[in-house]
Amino acid sequence: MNPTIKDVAKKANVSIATVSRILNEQKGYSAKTKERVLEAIKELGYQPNAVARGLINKRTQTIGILFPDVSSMFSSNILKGIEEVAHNRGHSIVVCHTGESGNRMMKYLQLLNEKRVDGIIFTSAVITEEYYKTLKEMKIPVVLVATQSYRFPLPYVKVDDKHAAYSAVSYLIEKGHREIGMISGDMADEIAGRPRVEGYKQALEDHGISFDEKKIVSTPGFSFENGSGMLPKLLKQKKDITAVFAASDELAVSAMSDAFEMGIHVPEELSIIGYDNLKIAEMAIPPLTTLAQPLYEMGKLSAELLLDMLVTGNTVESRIIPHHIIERKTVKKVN
Amino acid sequence: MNPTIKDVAKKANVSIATVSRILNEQKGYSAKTKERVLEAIKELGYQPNAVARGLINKRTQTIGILFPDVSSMFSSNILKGIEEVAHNRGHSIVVCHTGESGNRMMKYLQLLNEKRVDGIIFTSAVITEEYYKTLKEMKIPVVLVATQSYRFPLPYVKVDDKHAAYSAVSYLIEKGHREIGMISGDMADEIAGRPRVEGYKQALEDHGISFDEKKIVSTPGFSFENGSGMLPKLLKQKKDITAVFAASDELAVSAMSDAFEMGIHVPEELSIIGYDNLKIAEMAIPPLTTLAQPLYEMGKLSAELLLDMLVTGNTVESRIIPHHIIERKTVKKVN
DNA sequence: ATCACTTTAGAAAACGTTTACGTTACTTAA
DNA sequence: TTAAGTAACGTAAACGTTTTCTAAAGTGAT
Repeated sequence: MNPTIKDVAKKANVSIATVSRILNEQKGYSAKTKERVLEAIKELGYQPNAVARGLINKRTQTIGILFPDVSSMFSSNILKGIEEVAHNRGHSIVVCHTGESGNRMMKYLQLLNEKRVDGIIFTSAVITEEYYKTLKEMKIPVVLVATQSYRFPLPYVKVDDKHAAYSAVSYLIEKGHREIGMISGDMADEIAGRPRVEGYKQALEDHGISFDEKKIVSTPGFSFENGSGMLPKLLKQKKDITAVFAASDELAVSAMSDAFEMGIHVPEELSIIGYDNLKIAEMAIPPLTTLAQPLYEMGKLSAELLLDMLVTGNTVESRIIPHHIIERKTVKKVN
Repeated sequence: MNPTIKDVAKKANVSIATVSRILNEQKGYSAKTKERVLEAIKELGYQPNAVARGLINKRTQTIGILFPDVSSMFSSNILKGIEEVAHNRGHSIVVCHTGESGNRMMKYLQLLNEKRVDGIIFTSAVITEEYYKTLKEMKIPVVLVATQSYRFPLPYVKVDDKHAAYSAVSYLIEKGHREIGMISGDMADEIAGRPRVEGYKQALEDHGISFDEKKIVSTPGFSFENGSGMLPKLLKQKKDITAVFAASDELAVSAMSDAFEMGIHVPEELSIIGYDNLKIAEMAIPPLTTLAQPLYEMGKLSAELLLDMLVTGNTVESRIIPHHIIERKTVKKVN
């Protein structure tokens, strides 16, 4: 078995209280005893039992993270950011894959409660009444990242989707495009769907371009698969389009693939701008111009906020993260 | 505070032992008391404290996972597989990002030990003497995934890299190619580097094609960035190459980007085959033919094995996972 | 030498469970 | 009825820490 604090106490001829004090850098011991104890610790290869600590301290130094899909490039960047600061500040993270539909959500929430995690980070999914209720009962800090809740007062870290979409479309307009289509993702999605089309519409309007239902095509989700066949559909609805704004990089790449199949050259014949700035954006051929959400930084910040709430006990302000456009090679200037 | 087992015992007028028995579905109570207790549990919203359980049971129902880079598409697929089975079998996972160079490895190993995880899964990194020693001291099951150790007897789950590379190159040869180049990744890497070039050489040899140093170019790693500029270099060394085998999908896509820049059409003028079958392989333009490692399944299997070791207490056999080629559009038949 | 502090240290309770052991009450067979 | 066996439950120890409380020993100052 692993040596316990008792073993080192015995070996160093002190009480366990003293060992504990030394371990926690409190005071109440002389320099010599400290040395003796440290020696005993080293000799035994003693490592404190975090479980026992957790029991008495009511702190597990662990935070739970919920992702609809752990394996997406989107999630994994956020994850990396969270991991980075959490571990730097002495916390581990347990990750839960809730599934796109969130069907495993409640099960995981319970699990995290039983494990007595110190806080929870919630990614890109909408908070239902039920989730909120159990979150509330757990009485631990929660922060949302890449999502927000209109109904419940939970701090979040995200970009302003409407504004970001507005920027992307304005960029296209500045490049001389007037006939701009959109591949929108799920328009019923209140977080990533509707706001982006609103931004699109607003940009059009503010630049004196009239909106046309036919210039927009929506998909059930934001993945590459979801985007397949959408460009042809869009182009059939409205053939004079010169540029398209895709609501995600995966949708954009999907459109690029379709364009390739159709013999349409990007950007010579059609400009495309994406949204997210995932790794595939750089890797696309040609490299995809896109609206960057700084996912890694958002992950870091959300963890910072959560840990701040943990130490201060206070709640914290939400953060709107600045977005920006990464110019690569899929948007051409026209006149 | 959260209600404890004592609270429910009091409320149901039984001892905590009885509550515990009911909770754990042991026997030693009547149907009526069970009902009373269950009611009390519901009313109080009681949820057992997993850390107290962990202390007494010496089992935390948690496993630790070490990744060089959590955010890579490679890791995240494995992660998803592990998560899936671990949670289905009642375990949570804590993920650790050790950094490419493994500099945080020892810190994390200690952490996982202090947290008393029940087992560890180790991904794509080589096991040093030091790692092995501390792993050994922890006395918990370990399984390697997408890597293996020549020096230490640790069970692993991976494809046979040499054989897989052999298959990929043979495929190219079957398609009529004779002048086949390779972008190899790090040739000093004993796991993912050298075996793949050995497979490449062997395939050439077995098909009566002589090997030429100039047909191979190596990179410090397997990422997109690492691959940049490698195709031009390769083509300068040996201009008559008609096909290239890239040691990873990212390297392959990198080559495709370079080819695009150089005005070389894939696959008409140059065939490319990748390795891994990441999401980008489907998303590439044109879609990348590649040698698939079933990462998700490998993740699942590794978790299965680990949990089996946990329940049986026995060690387990390593598994070589079958690989196969996914034919897409980057390899052309020549004659 | 005495007094008043301060520092060093130990004993024991507490955290929320599981479980070995003991006790009581209930069956069943004779 | 009684003895023996079993089912239903309770008591208390244990898991490995932290922390409160208390006691002993040092340290100056007088």
